[in-house]
Amino acid sequence: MGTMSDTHTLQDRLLTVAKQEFAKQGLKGARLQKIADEAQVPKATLLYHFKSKTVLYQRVLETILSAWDEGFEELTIDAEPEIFFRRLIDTKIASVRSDPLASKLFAQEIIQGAPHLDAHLTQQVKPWFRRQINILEQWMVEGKIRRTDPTRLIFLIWAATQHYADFQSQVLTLMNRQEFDAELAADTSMFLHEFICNSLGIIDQRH
Amino acid sequence: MGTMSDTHTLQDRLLTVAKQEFAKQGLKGARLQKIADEAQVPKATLLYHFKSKTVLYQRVLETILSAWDEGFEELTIDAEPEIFFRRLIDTKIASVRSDPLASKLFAQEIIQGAPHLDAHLTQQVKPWFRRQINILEQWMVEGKIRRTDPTRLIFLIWAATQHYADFQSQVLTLMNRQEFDAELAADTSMFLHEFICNSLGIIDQRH
DNA sequence: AAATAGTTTGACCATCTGATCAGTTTAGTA
DNA sequence: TACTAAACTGATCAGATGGTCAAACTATTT
Repeated sequence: MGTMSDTHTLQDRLLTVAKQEFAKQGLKGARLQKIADEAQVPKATLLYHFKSKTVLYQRVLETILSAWDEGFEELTIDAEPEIFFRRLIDTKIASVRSDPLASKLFAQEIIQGAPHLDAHLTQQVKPWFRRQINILEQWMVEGKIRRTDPTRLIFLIWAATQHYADFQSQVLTLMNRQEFDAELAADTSMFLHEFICNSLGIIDQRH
Repeated sequence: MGTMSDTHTLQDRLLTVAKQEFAKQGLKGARLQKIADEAQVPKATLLYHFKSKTVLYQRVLETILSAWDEGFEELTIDAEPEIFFRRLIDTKIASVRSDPLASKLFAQEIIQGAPHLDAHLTQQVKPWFRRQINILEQWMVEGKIRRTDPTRLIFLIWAATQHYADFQSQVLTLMNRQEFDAELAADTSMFLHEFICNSLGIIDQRH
């Protein structure tokens, strides 16, 4: 009887395929027929599981956001600056690499003015953001890192990592690479960590 | 007779309005009717001046790209590192602020795999990119800046500035601001310059 | 003024798109 | 087996969408 949530339900597959389409084409640009085709299912079946295109889109968004919340919510805040930045950057780069489509979809939403993200932005992102800034300010007071604008510092880390997802095709072209492999991810992670630690006057304790 | 290219032709107005729509909705998501309405012109008139939606889109793209090429092509490369970074960042921030829609449209294109940018990417962007990297490598050899990956350094600057255009709505929300005004631009420019110079071991000579 | 070339636009069309629905199949239950 | 509820799907539709066209209009030239 009804929906049994095993490991790979049809709904999961539809959401995965839908994410790909929405990430590439945006809400309006995506076509239900193409999503259905890609999932090898009649369009009517797709619309049986999700009442409308908008509902499908919102479900995809929810899936992405809750996964992110899980990953970033409990980023240890009691560590030393050097550890903190490494964890933050590693987490972000890992997320970007494991699911670049999520980043792309998110980017499209923001570019279009975040019409479906208002609640999440103010209720989840903004508080998380404040917490990170508080930590940074604390460290500046304690003299652990150089004084600078903590808001723009978070933006910089966010942007620099996000870039590798959203602009992946361009990045790979300019770097003469084929794919965003583990080595590329590790190097990028290390570069950013080094760059930031250097700028903030943190001694890199990597061994 | 025919198209006289004065200061404000109808085609210019159509391109401007089209840019707004394409930037927000992407190629597939944009609607010709909406562009025509916004320009207060019948749809047929729009299609008289631009044979098809694709042609209109490509014209918009060309306009943006040629403006960028002009602005970045002749970035003085014989200056000292500190001056170079300041000019690069200032130019980029100014471009982002004066025309965030262009950045957004560009971002959408890249996110979708840059299907209409292949030629420009390899013929314009890549050479420009190589030139910047050569300069940076030269400076590293000369000991003028700390050794690091020049490719990722350019990416970082690109991403950090681009972010303020593409994620403008989010940035303003998180900063509790209303608009991206001159002060915000100047502060951002200064932050980035300081951050990069600090990381590269360049002494900030601002007075 | 007549002729020519370029511009504008309402009406129209073929196709696509999201959505509906009725009928069928499948799975679980008594 | 008989019954029920959920899952599935082909057929179909109403509205939107990109694009066409012929007729009307304007400006320029001879």
